[in-house]
Amino acid sequence: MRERLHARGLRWTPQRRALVTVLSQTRGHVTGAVLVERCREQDPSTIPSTVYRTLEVLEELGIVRHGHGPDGHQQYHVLPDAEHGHLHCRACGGAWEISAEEASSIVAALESARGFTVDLSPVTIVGRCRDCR
Amino acid sequence: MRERLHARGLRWTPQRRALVTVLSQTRGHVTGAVLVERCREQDPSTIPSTVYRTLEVLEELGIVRHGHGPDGHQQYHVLPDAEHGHLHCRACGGAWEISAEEASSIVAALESARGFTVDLSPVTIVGRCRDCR
DNA sequence: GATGTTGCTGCAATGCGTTGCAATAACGCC
DNA sequence: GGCGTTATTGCAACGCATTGCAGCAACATC
Repeated sequence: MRERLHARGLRWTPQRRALVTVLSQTRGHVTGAVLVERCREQDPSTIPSTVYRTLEVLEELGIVRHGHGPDGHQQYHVLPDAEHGHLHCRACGGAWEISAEEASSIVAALESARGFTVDLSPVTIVGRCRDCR
Repeated sequence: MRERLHARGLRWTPQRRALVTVLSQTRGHVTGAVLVERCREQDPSTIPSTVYRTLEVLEELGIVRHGHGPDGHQQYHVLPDAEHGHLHCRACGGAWEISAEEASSIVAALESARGFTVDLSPVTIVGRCRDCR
């Protein structure tokens, strides 16, 4: 981590170390607020804006990705995860992932029809699951 | 409008009338904040929470739909519009719509594979457009 | 180890949106 | 027109996330 930051002329600070530690203990999806809270557990003097700015940096490095959940809040996930999209049921609130292969049809369609390269990870598709219909 | 509200035991108030008026002059997508501001132009005493609560009601009635833009902010659109999804380019910030037919491949795939009914309107797909690649 | 550069942090303020609660006012009914 | 019911409003407080800016400190260099 330190090297990757230095390679870009960025710095390795205690605050960044703390967030990276928290992220390394994290699986799946987390909201920004949860990450802030977990950092606070480690270091109560943690400032939210620092956390969010660090997350921005880490996203540029490809360490995390973020999108928005159906409530519009930030959702981060830590790599390396398989690239995937998200399904969310309006009715029961359930959530699932769509694999890259599963999404390949629309990804390919947009690619050829419009020359648009899909970035799957922030995608959230809302609807109703089988059980709720 | 008044009748549709009454049919559900809801009430037709000046505040709701104002928002409906604003919506009727609106095409395409609007953020919640913009709607609040437009209502304020009509009636400076407009309160944000009232606007958002009214939008919730109107969404239940099927008058508007909302999703979240790539910045996570509310995006409303007024019906009857053709059902459609959204494309957003990370690089240039450009935005386009995907028609229901264009999305039909993934909609159909999720339907048959998982029994998941896609609600296209809040969907935003992020990526890079042809020109920005 | 001291020094200069400049990327980062802390903080305060701002913006969007939501929620709880008491007071208000639509509406149905007489 | 007056009255009771209860959906809605206004308001204040809160939560999540972002931004501007001055001071701090990580790093490279000597």
